[in-house]
Amino acid sequence: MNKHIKPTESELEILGILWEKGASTVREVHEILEQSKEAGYTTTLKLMQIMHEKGLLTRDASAKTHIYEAAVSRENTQQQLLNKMIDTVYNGSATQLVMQALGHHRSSPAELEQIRRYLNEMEKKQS
Amino acid sequence: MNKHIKPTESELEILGILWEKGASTVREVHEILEQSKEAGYTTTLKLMQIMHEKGLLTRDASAKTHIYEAAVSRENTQQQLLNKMIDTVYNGSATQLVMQALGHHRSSPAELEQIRRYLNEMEKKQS
DNA sequence: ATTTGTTTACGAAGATATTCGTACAACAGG
DNA sequence: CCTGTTGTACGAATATCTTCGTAAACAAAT
Repeated sequence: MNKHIKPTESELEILGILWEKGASTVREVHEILEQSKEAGYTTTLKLMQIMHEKGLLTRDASAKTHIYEAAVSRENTQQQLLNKMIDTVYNGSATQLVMQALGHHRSSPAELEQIRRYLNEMEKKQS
Repeated sequence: MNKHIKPTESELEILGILWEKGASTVREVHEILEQSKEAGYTTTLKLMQIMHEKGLLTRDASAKTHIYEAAVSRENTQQQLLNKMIDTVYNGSATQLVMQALGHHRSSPAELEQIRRYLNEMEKKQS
């Protein structure tokens, strides 16, 4: 539906915050953003206004202080970016990506077990 | 070393082609690029010249027709992009990314087996 | 009421990425 | 030699992203 909108780098950072926190004001987002980045308040504001225009965010403007919320789901966005990455950088091989991800990010035994269960399920479905 | 150079979207497409084909002329790259994209020849040329300036490509200019080659490895670039993606889009969870990649890209039983073996190895190493 | 602080709106400057027109050099075929 | 083809170099136009200054609206405090 709305999937062909490609968030920029900065927009992704803001989306990430909103996915975590849920609906928030510009100030709230900005304060979190500030911890990892140097930026003025109006910069964050402008960014979020543009994201609203693009349809990446919804907002409630009924009060003076507007409340913004992500209009695209984390899942869809993840999937979209993942697909493109597998395509252009991993030459279409999801398996390659999976193994590289496992290789460089220490996963806990519980997580490994979770993945293993997932693999079993997938195999069952395929047969 | 040279990892902090972030290829743009278009640059990644060209890198992808060079990783696959190995050293190539602008025309060769352009012809492949054309199949999936609308672009003039000089556009591709300019892009590759800029990539050369940035250090993303090396080139052999001894003959009239220059030969370009990727100067950054596929592995490093993959890793770099993967890390950023896990960080900003998957909130730090490689496991999440792995499961989503497995879920949406039909993998062959052989590939699943390959991943399972990989998991076993990882578990051994951790203990 | 005036001041002060918070917020949105607007617009423009700066940075970066993308696209392509034009010029010029090398070369091959007639 | 002339001409058409293929290639590089250069520069500029366009688009997109990022940043922020300034103004106006509004509310709370003095």
